Amino acid sequence: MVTMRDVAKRVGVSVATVSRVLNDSGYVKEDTRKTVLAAIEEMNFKPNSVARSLFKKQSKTIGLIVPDINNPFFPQLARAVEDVTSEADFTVFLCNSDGKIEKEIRYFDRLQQKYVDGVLVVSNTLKPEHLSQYHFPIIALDRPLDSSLPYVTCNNYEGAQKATRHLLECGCGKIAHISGPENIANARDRLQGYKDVVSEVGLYDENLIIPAEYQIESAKRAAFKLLTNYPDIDGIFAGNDVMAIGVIKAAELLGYKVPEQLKVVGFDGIEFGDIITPELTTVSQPVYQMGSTAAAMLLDLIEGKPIHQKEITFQVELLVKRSTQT
Amino acid sequence: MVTMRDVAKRVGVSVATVSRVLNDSGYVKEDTRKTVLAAIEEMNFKPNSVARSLFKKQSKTIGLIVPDINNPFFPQLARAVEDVTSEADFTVFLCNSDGKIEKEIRYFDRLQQKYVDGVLVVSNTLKPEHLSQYHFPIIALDRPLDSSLPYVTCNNYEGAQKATRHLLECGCGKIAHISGPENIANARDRLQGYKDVVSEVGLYDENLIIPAEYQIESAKRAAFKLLTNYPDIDGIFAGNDVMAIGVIKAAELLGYKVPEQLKVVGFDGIEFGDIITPELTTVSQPVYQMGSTAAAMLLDLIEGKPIHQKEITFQVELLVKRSTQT
DNA sequence: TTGTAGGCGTTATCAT
DNA sequence: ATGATAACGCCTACAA
Repeated sequence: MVTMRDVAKRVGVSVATVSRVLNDSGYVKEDTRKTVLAAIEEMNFKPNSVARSLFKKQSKTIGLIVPDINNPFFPQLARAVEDVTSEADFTVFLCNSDGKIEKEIRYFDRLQQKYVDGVLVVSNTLKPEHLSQYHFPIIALDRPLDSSLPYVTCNNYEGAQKATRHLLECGCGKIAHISGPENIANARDRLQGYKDVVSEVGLYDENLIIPAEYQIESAKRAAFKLLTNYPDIDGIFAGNDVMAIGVIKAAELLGYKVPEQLKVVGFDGIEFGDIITPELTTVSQPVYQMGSTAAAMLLDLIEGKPIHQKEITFQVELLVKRSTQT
Repeated sequence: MVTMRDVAKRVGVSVATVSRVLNDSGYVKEDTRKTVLAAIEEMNFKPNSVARSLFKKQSKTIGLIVPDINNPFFPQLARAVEDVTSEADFTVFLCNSDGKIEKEIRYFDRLQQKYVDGVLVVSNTLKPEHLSQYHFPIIALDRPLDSSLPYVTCNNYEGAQKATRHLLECGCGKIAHISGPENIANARDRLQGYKDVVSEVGLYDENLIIPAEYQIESAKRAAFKLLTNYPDIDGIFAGNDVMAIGVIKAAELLGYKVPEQLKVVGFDGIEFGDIITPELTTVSQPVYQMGSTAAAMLLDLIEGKPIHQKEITFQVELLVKRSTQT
């Protein structure tokens, strides 16, 4: 591994000079600049970022903590984050927390020890008191953590309203909701959006709400239960797309025709909503944009730039597909 | 940020002693050990891994380079890699190369500058001459790069044979193949597996092979073309699941009943093969296992342990679902 | 314009 | 059993 020392020796200058041309700081005679540059090229010298980090106390590195990169939605987010930060010559540490706070904290500690310049985190449980000890900017992604922490999310409440209203407009008279885990803020917001709309039109019935995990099987079971107990349900708003898929599967097994007898709406806008038959009507989030915005914001924070807005909420969009169109 | 120095001062010992208890190396009197530990706890001291890296020339960090974390398959791989390495107290840099060699090289350079201890890479194009300058172990994942480089992959050739034979056994007499990009080794192997089997039974016809990208739309177009030109095709082996989904979509649009009139087999075993109707028969790879094995292998290499096997090829499994069952 | 030297926080060697 | 001290590779006062 060739170091600045080697380059300096080769050219016959001091390391300080090499450092200067590297960072073009301070005065360097054009001549020596050229020779040094030539030598760097020739020797294929690459500055050692670890040494640099040690000195500068920053590493051109950020952490991205998600519950599980396996779940659709997070890969897109990760890709956006990596695209933006990579452009700025940053590298991304990927961390899977499984939504467990101990893991989240373990990662935060590790990341701090590695001098990350900032962290993007998707979490439900982290509180400011956990975070106060970390001396780098942190932005919450997808799920707001605390009013003191900048965050990027989308309008889950309105999205849920749009979904529910859409079912109403499609003529549904008995609309059920399969809600996500209640410890997840977006699930609560979506639930509330649903409740408010059905209440408005006098269709609220708490028996039509069943909680499930954000997973196919779990939603399938929930839908089974719902449709068995209330066979006249004609619309289901599922808390996310994965669950909506579960609903369609369950409906199929029970002999319901979607959308003729039962209309289904999801939430998220994952790519695979289109592969199910019928294609899934859903409330789509601008996932990539959320990721890239959060990343850009983090970079600003890292560079000490003033931040325009601490809280960013993206609007969502109802994508009407076959699962609600008769 | 509290350092060893602070701890040492607090306890009234030298940094050397603190370092010793930290790494429990060398002799330390039990008493002082306890006091130091207590101080560490109390002051919430965490050793600075950057400084440590600088000295040790290794960072407890690895790089994972994939074409695009967005494509199904890679998140699972990433998760496996992260699980295994995280357990060993390593952190993972996530890099998206888009399969472009310039990006791959840029990442390699960056990673080397950061003293990563090793790299796992999914690439088609990288050659040993690109890699020779890097002084850390490298393992190719999913796609073998070169005989000189350890790799972990699966038996694509046999998998393709299984898929094709299965179609034969289902009674198909005219079996087409939509192949993946020919610069990707696994696509070539799958194609060859298909060719060999249809040739064996005298059904080989080069017109029944159409190349496409590993994407839904691309495969949809290819399937359209195939089915339009040869309406009597009764079986299609798609180069991967995503393409198989495209095929089913196309068939649906053209009014083919799958599996009654047309049977479809995919490759990969991605989770979403089950959400399409009919559920997709596929050749499933042990993705998680491939990732965790490669990661474990890399860790061994990093620790200088002897490696049992430089080349690991996992067996694949035919999962028969509805898309081939009448 | 350039060089010297001290320090970033650890670890490891050598004394004591 | 413990303490100085010199690295690790880079950056930045401060001198020259």
